[in-house]
Amino acid sequence: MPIDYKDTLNLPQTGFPMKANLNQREPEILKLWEEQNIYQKLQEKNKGQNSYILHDGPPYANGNIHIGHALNKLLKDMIVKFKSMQGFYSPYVPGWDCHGLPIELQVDKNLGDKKEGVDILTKRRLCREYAEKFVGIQREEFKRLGVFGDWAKPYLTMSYDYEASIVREFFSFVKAGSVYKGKKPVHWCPSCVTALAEAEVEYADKESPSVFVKFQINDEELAKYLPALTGKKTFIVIWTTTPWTLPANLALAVNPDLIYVAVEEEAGTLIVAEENLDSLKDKLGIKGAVVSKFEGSAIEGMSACHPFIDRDSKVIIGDFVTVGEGSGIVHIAPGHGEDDYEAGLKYGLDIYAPVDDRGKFTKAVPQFEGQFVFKANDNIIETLKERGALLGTEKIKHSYPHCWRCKKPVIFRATAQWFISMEKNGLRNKCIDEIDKTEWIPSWGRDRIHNMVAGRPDWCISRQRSWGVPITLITCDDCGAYVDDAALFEKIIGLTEKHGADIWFEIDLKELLGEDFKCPSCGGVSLKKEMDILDVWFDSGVSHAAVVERDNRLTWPASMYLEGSDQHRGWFQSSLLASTGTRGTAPYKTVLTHGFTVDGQGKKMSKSLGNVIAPQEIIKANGAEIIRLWVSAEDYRDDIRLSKEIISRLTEAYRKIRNTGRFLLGTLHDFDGKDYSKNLLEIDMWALSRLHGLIKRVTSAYERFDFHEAFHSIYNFCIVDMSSFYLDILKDRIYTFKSDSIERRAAQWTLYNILINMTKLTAPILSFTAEEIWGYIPGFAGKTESIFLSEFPKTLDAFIRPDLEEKWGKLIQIRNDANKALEIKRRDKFIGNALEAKLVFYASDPVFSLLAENKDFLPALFIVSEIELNRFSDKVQDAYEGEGVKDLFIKVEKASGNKCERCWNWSKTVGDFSDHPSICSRCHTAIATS
RNA sequence: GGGCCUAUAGCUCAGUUGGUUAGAGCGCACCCCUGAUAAGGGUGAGGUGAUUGGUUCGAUUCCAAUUAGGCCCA
Repeated sequence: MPIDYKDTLNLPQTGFPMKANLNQREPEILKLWEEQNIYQKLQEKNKGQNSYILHDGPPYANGNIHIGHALNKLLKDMIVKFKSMQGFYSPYVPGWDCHGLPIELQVDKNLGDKKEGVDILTKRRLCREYAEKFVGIQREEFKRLGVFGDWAKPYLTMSYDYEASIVREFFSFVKAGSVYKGKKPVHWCPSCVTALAEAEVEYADKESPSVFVKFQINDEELAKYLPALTGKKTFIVIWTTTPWTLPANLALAVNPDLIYVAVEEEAGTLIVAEENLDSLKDKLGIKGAVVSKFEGSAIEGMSACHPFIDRDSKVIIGDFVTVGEGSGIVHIAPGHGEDDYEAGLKYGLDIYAPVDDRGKFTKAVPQFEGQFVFKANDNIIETLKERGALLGTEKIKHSYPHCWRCKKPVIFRATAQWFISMEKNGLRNKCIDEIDKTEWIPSWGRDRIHNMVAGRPDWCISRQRSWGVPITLITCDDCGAYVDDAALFEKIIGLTEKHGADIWFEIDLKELLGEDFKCPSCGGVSLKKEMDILDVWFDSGVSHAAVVERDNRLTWPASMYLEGSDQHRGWFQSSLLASTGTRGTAPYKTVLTHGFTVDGQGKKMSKSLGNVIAPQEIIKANGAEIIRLWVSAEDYRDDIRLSKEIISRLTEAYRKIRNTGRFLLGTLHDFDGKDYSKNLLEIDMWALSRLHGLIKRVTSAYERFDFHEAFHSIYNFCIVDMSSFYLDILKDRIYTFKSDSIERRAAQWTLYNILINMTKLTAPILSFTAEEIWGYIPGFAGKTESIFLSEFPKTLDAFIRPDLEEKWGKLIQIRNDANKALEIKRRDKFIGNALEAKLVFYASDPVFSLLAENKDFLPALFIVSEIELNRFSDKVQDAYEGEGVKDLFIKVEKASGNKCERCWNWSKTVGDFSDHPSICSRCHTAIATS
């Protein structure tokens, strides 16, 4: 019976499966991590070392996680894992943002009609339960991604101690004198008698009266600002679709860069924007001649007379003024509009809104007192007509905000709100200083937040809602002052710590203040608890205090905050204000931002476009590992794309990396684990040089948080250096040499080093697979139970050999040309497998000597059976001319001798051995002595 | 409309302190192998460097505008 020489080879053997089956395997690895407490052990191991605190920005506890959540958490996870493997103490305490409107709305929706009968404490309980439920759901989803963290002890903004921290931080602002009560217009539903958030407003078509109104300018003002018009009866023309806001008019806004004209009419001279003149001629029947032209900026500061109230309206500058439908001049009522409000603040105007909770005019406007604003429209128009101030009126249909609940039109109305001042205690400037002391990645983040902080108004912290931490102030009905008493504040903080913020709604005022309490400011006896709740941005903004500072797992300030770029307005900013306002410095040293997930075309993901890809979908079809790979592969500074094609590319990349690992494992099944570093061939040293170059590059990439560079480097190393070169060449040595030959052991030692280091390098990214491979790597002294408890690879400079890399770089170039020559002959059907070939080189120096010096290794390098080396001058006609290497011709001939049945090389020695007539001398030695 | 940002092969990314034919890997096509085998190897075809101007001897690289897209505002 003929010998099957295959049995005498050392082929790869491993139980490590080629097919990952990630959706099934990942949960097993998660279980392993959990059961063996790997995260806790990692913390124990690094305790006392330098720390790196990545403070988690709390996602909102509502709904399942989407791909943006996954992106964010995985970036954090890669940093935490990398830092931890490097030996930093880097605990990760995840958190959730639990208060706020969206949850309250959802609870309202669930309650349906029963909502009206529910008291605030019941509603708050339902909100708490709702948030708890989604914290649970999201926690499992985050864990499923392989994110390491203290999942059993996260922070929740609704926990009692956190709520107490919110109150404490709030009082800290109060004590500094930064909190004041002011007015600000909000959406107000006069029918439901409540403020509405933007999310509670629905836009629908509504018919409104539109009016053109004249504001007269007296001669004195004309002489000052528009002398050309002195002596003429002159009016500024405005247009509005809310005549009822005219009683609150305090100013008239012009665009400084627009051209305005004065048109002389019989009834007087009218000022309008030049661009609007033509349309106004039609609408208002204007026919007069233009008698003057000027830029808007020319009349800033001029006064005009209110048409039916004895009051002046100042002309102010507003960049928001556009040509549009009206006259190019906008009537400003700071208490009834957003732009109006901002302009009012800028010019120091009263935020005036003489309208009550039910939408009726107050006694401040005696003419219309008690009239509902929408009904008052007609009377106001009538009044305008009587005063001769009405230029024209018509009905128009436009999109107008309506209450989502009662579906009735809402109004914009200034109400009392609490603010934190940006100027008091120099908060704005301090924040700007702190921004410059913080490292922003990418660097443009600094400009972005800088501009926002420089231009933002005071922080409006009150919300007319139920679910959140109340503004725990007690105010006097008579003088409006709040009770400023440190002992009282401490008492409230203590109560909150014990009972949660609910206590504010339960406790009796007398219990807080004692009997017979009088207002310290005015002696008044009528006091009340504030019932507004704090903006949720205040909640999360104080996490630096509630968590980073107070949680003994962490240390203040945080090393890093890492969130999407929308958080320059959100959490980065609220945290900066909350920390700088109370501690004087920013709560973070570095802020890293990432872009948003968009589809394959760069469009945002939305349900209506149908281009949403959910992480749960990818996990099911491909595994969480593919999401991890995606996060690492893309450059997160810009928006990052996700599409079916991208997933499929990444799945292929994953398979390549996995298979490379599998092959390496296979070659090591019989490795004895001894040190063969003294027995390496030059190509092994080259491979190790490449490995340590890789370690250097990848480490530096991780340190700069350039994960895509780490991924691409590792991936290319797998393909270019390993799979298609080193491993391909090594097969002959691994398979056919005597199993314990020194050359084979040297190769195994090299592969062992490569495998261990490469696996560690990928661990922060491909955590599941790295752990899986780790489990299959033959044991060695100091092998830890989890890869994450092992040390991150260090670059050993002794292994980096630029001289070898240069030399082998040249050999690789020659190899590329040899491959081209072989390919031509393969197409001609002259050869199939390259081992059938003999390469005849014609070269001049330095290529000739390079080849000559390494002649024995060349068949292995080119994976052919035979080599012949000739001087360039002897080159023959039918040789292939090298493209990459100068003065090199390569001729492909049939290898001499016969094919060895064992190693498949062709050799003249096949047939020399009577006991094994079908194998070559090399193989004969290998099996004879084994 | 304002602030910040992006635009290099089908995909993911390099690169050029402005200088000859713009790179890599994947994918694709074709070929080889069947001892990494739902693997492995080889060769090849793919780019008006978003568009239009400007600066310059010379621009993918600098500037401006435009277009498309993203985040945050209005």
